[in-house]
Formats: sequence, structure tokens, C-alpha cells
Amino acid sequence: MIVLRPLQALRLWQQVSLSEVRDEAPDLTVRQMAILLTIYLDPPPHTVRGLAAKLEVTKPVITRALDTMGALKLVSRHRDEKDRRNVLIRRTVEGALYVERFGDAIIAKAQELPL
Amino acid sequence: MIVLRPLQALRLWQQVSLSEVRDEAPDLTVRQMAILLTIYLDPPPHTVRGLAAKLEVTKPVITRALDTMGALKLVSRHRDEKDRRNVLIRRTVEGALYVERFGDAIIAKAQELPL
DNA sequence: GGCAAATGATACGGATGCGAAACGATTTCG
DNA sequence: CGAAATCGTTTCGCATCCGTATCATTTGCC
Repeated sequence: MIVLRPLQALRLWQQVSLSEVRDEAPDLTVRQMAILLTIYLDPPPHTVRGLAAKLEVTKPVITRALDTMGALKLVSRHRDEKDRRNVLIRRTVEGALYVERFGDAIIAKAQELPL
Repeated sequence: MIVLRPLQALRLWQQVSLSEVRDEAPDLTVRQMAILLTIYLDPPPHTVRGLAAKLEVTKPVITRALDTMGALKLVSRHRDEKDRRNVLIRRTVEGALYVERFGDAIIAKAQELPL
């Protein structure tokens, strides 16, 4: 991947952020987006503790974000039957669609960028 | 600019979001970031009304964001002497530095991306 | 001069997120 | 078996943001 100039990178971020703000879609916080993308891009399994460590935030932050995104059906939670203390976070169809569309949005904005 | 694959675009967004979350720096909301980047990338003058129209949000959203980012010294407000109803939003040294560093962070993450 | 329009700020009630601390359930291990 | 450790959740008080409605100031226009 090549990002030629700083200005282009910033423009890309601006355009994608603008489309997010304008969009009807539920606006996730930066933290929630980081969690969501990690769940969908990094290999499973994902646990609360693991995500908290990866993001360098406290566990309640993860729990609350999962509450919110779970209500939006973007992720789902399941007890680990091997070790019932763990909660395994899994992807959902709706979440995969959301992430896919987001990726497409980035690409679309990238292609519209001026030289 | 070329973003070869959707996965790369998503990875880039993830990595930059992660660095933002982990960072000590004051974490701006998506709206605030969109406003900040618009102020620094789009040609002035910038007014509350103009920003509200560009982001498709209400004026109080802009006012509040300017309050917050003004306290962080990322932007400054000045009455328009030509038409004292207007408030002109201007860039600051701190804000320019913040945006510049953010752009560098994007580029750094982009270069680290896997093929 | 007087009144409508325009601009940005503010008030209000509600929703949501935060950090720190405590909690319940489960597992580990001496 | 029982104490300690682990894991995720919940609670608490607080801060911030939201949308709607309203406000004060300034301007334009008849």
C-alpha cells in the first residue's frame, strides 16, 4: 500500500470521517471501531481480557463496548465451555456486512482523492 | 493513491484507531476529528454554520466541538469584524502540530501494512 | 426607525461512556 | 477440601455528548 503524501492520508481520513458522520448508520466511537475491527481482522478466539490487553484499556471498557455492539448485533458473546470463566466474542453476519461496507467506503474515498 | 485490497484499507483503519486509543493524547470523537480535519484541510474561512452544513449536523454540535477543541487549543474563534454575527474559526500552532502528527501516524501505519 | 432574517450560543432533559472499585462465578493448586 | 487467582460483569459518581428549543446579537431591508 502506498500513501504518497501526508496530505492525502489526512484527506482520506477526513473524507471517511465525514461520510461516517453524515451517515444514518449508528456511529461507533473510536474505541468501539478499534474493537470491532480487531474482532474481524485478527484471528480468533477473542476474549474480553485479550481485547483489553491489545487496546491497552480496562476490561469494563470492553464489556461496555460489547454491550453496545451486541445490541446492534455487530458481535455476539458465548461462554467458553472449556473454561467457563472466559467469554468468547464471535462475529455475526450483520457485523461482517458492516465491516465490509466500511472497507468499501474507505476504498471509494481513496479513489476519489485528488492527485 | 492506491488501496489495493479492502482488507488493507480495514487494517490501516484498525491500526490507526488502535494507536489513537492507546495514545495518551486527548481522544477526539469522530465528529470532532471530522471538524478538525475540515478546518485544517479545506480553505478558510470557516464558520459555525458552514461547518454544520458540510458535516450535515446541527449548529450546537459545532459549537460544542469548538468549545472542546478550543480548550485543547486545537482551534481558535474570532468574531468576524465585517459581519459581527459570524464567528471565524482559525487554526492554531498546536492544532497544526496535532494534525501533522496524525498524518504521519497514518503514513507510518500504512507502511507497516502486510502485502 | 422598525421588524424580519441570520448567526452563534445556551438551557434543558436524556443517553452514553469513563475510571475505579467491588462483586460473583469459575478454575487452579497447595 | 479450601484459599488464592482468574475472568467478566456490575456499581458508583462523574463527565461529555446529543437533539430540540430558545436566546441575544447583529444585519438587511422596507
